[in-house]
Amino acid sequence: MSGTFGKGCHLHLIDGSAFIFRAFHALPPLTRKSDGLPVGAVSGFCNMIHKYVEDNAGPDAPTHVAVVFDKGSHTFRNDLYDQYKANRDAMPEDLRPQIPLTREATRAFNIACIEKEGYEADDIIATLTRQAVEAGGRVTIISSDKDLMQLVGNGVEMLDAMKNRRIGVEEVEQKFGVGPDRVVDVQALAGDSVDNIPGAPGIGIKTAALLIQDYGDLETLLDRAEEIKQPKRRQTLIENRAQIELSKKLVTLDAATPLDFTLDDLEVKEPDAETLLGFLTQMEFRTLTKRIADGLGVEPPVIADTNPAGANPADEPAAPSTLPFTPDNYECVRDAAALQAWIDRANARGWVAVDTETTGLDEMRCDLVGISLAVEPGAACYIPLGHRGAGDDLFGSDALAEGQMPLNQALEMLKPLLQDPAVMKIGQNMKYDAKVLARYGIDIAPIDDTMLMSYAMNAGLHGHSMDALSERYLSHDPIPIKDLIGSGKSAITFDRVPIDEAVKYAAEDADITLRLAHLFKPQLHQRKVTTVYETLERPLVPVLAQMEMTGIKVDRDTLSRMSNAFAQKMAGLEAEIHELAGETFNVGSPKQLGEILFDKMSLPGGKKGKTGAYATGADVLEDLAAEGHDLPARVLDWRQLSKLKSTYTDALQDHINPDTGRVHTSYVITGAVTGRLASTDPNLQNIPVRTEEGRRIREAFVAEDGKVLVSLDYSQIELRILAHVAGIDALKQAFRDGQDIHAMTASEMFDVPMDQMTPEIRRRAKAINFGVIYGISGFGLARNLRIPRAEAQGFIDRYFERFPGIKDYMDATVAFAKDRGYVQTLFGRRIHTPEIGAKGPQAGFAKRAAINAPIQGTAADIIRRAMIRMPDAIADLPAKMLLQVHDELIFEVDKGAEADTIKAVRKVMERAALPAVALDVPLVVDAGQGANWAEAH
DNA sequence: GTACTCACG
DNA sequence: GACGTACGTGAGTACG
Repeated sequence: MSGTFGKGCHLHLIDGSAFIFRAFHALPPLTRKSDGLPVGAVSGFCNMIHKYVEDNAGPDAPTHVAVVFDKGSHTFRNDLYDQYKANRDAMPEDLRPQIPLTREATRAFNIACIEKEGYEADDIIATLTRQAVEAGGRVTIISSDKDLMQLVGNGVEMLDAMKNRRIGVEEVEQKFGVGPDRVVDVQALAGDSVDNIPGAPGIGIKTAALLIQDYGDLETLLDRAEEIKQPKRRQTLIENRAQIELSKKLVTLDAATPLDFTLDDLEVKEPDAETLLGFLTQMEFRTLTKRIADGLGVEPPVIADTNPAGANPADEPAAPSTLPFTPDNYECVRDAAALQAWIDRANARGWVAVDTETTGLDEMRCDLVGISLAVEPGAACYIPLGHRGAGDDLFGSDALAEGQMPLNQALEMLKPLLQDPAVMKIGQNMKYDAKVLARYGIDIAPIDDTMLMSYAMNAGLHGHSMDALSERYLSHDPIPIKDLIGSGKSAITFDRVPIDEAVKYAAEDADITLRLAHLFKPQLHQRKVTTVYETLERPLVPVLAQMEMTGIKVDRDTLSRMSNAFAQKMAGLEAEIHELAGETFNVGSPKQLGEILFDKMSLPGGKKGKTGAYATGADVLEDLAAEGHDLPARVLDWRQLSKLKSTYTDALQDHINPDTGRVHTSYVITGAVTGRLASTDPNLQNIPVRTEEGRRIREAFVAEDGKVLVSLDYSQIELRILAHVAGIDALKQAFRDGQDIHAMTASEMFDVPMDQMTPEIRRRAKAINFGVIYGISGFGLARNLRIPRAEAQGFIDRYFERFPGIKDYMDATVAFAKDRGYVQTLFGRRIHTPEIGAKGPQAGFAKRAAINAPIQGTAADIIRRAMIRMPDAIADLPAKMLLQVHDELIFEVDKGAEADTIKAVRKVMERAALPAVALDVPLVVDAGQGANWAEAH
């Protein structure tokens, strides 16, 4: 069979990249026992190659074979179209180090391994296929990628190795409605959301196939587009001609890739037993090594069990280490030699748990006091770096305590480890440590985070603090920080804690974190939240860290002036209120106010809550004010001002960082069960906007000189998601047509033509639309609209009658929650609903929460995806992402770059669901800009 | 520490 | 039939 490739020869081409991704996503994360190197994808890849070899040993065996891989992210298609494959998620951290190993595996099997920088595997496959056909041979392409189907026919067929299905001309015609030679025409029209091929808007494969069947080919179709009968279709083709032609160039494979070998070099060769078994042994694939050794008729090599029991997360899932915690065994690292030993251990392992100790909770202001490391359960150390003297003199000593390495020396030694792409850094709430370390010039990566793993698996079931996780999963109560620093006013900072006490506490934290990671990591896959963790949680950490460190400029003088104005107004109102009451009292005390209103003045409607106090909420006071009572009306005004002053104009000033002049909020990734972020210290997600007076607070949020603030927000994202998940055609169509959705709902419900819509009717429909998202109830709607309950219930009945799909969706969601104990978003995020089976009033709460969670959560997932892609999207622009407010992102941009920034950001936001989810409704993003947040919003 | 109130999406 | 409800948050103040 040796010699020239020609007639009678049969070439097999394996789409290697597809094999890898399949192996990675289909298999649990396996790590090499001796050092923890992730090898799950390599293992799966080897199994697939082995199975392929065995399956193809028969009479129709290939004479020539090659595995072809993609290489490099930039190809000629990116030059044609900068958005090509722009929706692709970044390669998962655990997969990256496995890529070179798959090449090695291919060569170990003695199969030609082909890749070429800047070329996609598909183009190389096309080129080799052309050469083989021209030489008179046959070709089988082992892949199920539809982009390769254009090559089928003429002695070329495809094989879907997973389904063991052959794909010939007939199968291609089934899929595309045209023969292989016209596949590119159909693809050019239909586009592709996965590769981000634009195509013709509104035309899918079905329509595209019809058009090509009618007109023969794409060029003829475009030239004769005027003849198309359907007006919308005709217009689309005429208007998007350039885009369609571009799409065709993108989907057409290049069969002229320059290659520095010939088909003859691809001849099938027997594997060399020593090489292949050597590789498999090195990877520590026990089962496969034995199987292949048996097949080759040689003795299987022995793979030593080099790992202590319990330290491998992959082989022994869900079994927490039973090793007891022994704080006395933790090491205090005091010199370079000791530190180097720990760095070596971390490098050898491939992972290390890291925890930083600091003087405070504000990552932007606190100082680093020490770092702890753990490399296996029970094996942890603490490196004290900034502990001060014992402080036994009255003023506390500021001198560094004895027996500590110089901070700079320790950080210089640790930096390569903490930045090494081959060593996984494990932490609990890594965003905190990443921010602290960033201020010392260390960009920690890659990271795993036990808090985020717990959140991905158990949102809604319990909290995710280290204390809670340790107690629940390790049956161990960590040393409380209070024992070291005290609490309240007398609390000391960590740098004042004696080093030997700090060692026990800090090293234990790293130990716990490592044990939790070993427990959680394999569970992610079992619980089917690996993708959630890897695409929605972990990549958010560096993005949020950067946003928080950037902060937003807040003008102290503006706040201060407003504060004074509010104080004056409040004083005036307070005097009036006391006058009306006939006595002085604390207006800010609901208890005293209730007594004044309902006991002394005997106003109607005094209702006491469970604590025996009168309710004096805004709704109660508004009702009284509406009846003409002045005092409650004044109290409402006073309360608004009081809120604005204390929470915003005063408190915000205290949060201005003296070094940066900016406010640096902190986002809690696990702050809301639905996937939303929470903002704290200060909360910048509840800055007033609904009243004119409150909105002026936003004027204090300003851009630096020469810059502007730009704000982009999703329009009606939750209603759009509802329309999609509940499958309501009328709503979907309304969104596609860009209609006023509340007016449209009103028109449907109250039988009012759109051109006769009144604001009042629209307002009611709007309230109903919001109610639906929240899990509507007659009582809630009645209270919101201030109408009788029966009337509100009538609206709801009418709504469900008109949109029966909504009711079905709600019932199905509640049933799902009851059955499974959780609900999920379109992206697979799970929100647990432990109360769903409860009896009594909680049942109602739980049901509504279950209905709301997938909608709110999907919206949260979408903006997370946009944020994760944002740094790359705006990398070349003078723009920084500053804030997120659930459906809004705020940027600071150099003057002159506003338009470009809005364009780039809007594109990312509008496409954020792709390619994972193709929504039936468009996502629409509104944009604004200005010198301050009030103008930009 | 808990309850109440109110700011946001 | 009664119960008590819009979903998700953070923070300031009063009060025990």
